[in-house]
Amino acid sequence: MQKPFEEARPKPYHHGDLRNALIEAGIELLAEGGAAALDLRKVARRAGVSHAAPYRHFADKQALVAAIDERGFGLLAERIRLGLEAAPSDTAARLTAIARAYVGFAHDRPWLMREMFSGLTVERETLPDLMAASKDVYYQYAEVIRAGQGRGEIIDGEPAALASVLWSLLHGVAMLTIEGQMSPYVATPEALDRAIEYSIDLLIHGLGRR
Amino acid sequence: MQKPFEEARPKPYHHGDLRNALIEAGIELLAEGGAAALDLRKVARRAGVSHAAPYRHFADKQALVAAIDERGFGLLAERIRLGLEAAPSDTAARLTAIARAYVGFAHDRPWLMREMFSGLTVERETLPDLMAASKDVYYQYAEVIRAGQGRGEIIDGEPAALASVLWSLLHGVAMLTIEGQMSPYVATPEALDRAIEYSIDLLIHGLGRR
DNA sequence: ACCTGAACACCGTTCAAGT
DNA sequence: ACCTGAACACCGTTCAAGT
Repeated sequence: MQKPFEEARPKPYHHGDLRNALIEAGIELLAEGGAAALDLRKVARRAGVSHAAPYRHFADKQALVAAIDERGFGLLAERIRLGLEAAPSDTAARLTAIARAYVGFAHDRPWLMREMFSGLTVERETLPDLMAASKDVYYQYAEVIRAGQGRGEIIDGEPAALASVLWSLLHGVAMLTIEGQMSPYVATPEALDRAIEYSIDLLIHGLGRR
Repeated sequence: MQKPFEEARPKPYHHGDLRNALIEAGIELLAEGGAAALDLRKVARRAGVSHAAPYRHFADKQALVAAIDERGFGLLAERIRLGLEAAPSDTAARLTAIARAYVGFAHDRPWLMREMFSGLTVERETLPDLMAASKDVYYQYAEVIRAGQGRGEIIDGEPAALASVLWSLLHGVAMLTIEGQMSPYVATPEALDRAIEYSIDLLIHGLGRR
């Protein structure tokens, strides 16, 4: 008992990046069982440490959740970026690409999406990293709007204001469809995609008869 | 100790409508402290019963939450109904009235709003009352769209599909503004109201230049 | 029929102690 | 510096028992 056998690499308490491992375990648990399954003791167990270890890296559960949300915004921004890279340069196509990326992300990771937009209001000001991650998403809409104005395809107006309305529509489509509030328009992936295209088309051309 | 004093009206275990009292207590706790404060034992305490009493009226916490959500949809539908009653008959004004009611409700009761749209997906099919309450809200949009088509103010198309897009926009504006994701457009009530009008105007006339 | 009190399992958090 | 194990307060749920 004096010395452990050499074969069982004593591993220095952990693989060196427990913080990251905890975030990933949290995202997994969220995906598997929803917000109720995101408990700190289970996260720790999955990361292979004791239930008290996370407190070395996060002040409390809320801080871990904020880090998970930040990761989520990063993944979302990346997905939108990839979608835009593959899209043609006309504004309608670019807006549709953003919409597909946004709504697709919500459908792939509904619990993460809910968590990202759910009740961090109060603390948000005190979480600069989280704010920055969410702004990165927003800037991409604004940039497409600005470019569209440059091409004469989008009406005049402050790009940031127009982008906010776009974001609102995307967000509404994403959340209402994952909550099942918009059936039967989203019964299949094809129907969902048609609903996305329809929404963007309507946003561009307007509900009003002219 | 044999007999309690007569003065402390023994009250028949409860005022006869514990179910309702629990729902109201839950809504209060939600408003005061968010989802984390909505705990069953506190709800029971506030309603003046033991922590086990709620189980006479609700199978579990989830069932109480569903009842709270249902009440929420009822309040929202009522607010929209009142808004529409007071609005003039042109479609733009009616859509704006709906938007003010919807977003105003979210700002008055942000935690209730979050709860209403958050993760009941799985069980939703098994909660017919909740489904019905949410449909009542939706029907009001569809009806305004239908009437607008009758007046020649709204483009052709399935009213239900058009209403879904309207709902998405409203929902996005409501949720993103209560999460503080759309500052500085919502720093004051006046700014919020301008943002609501702007959004509806954009939905009617479209982002596209013509 | 409706409610209470004790009991159980489980979670967030803390802290003294280990390496 | 980083992690463990015991401990505490608190919550959801159950159940035998009371009226």
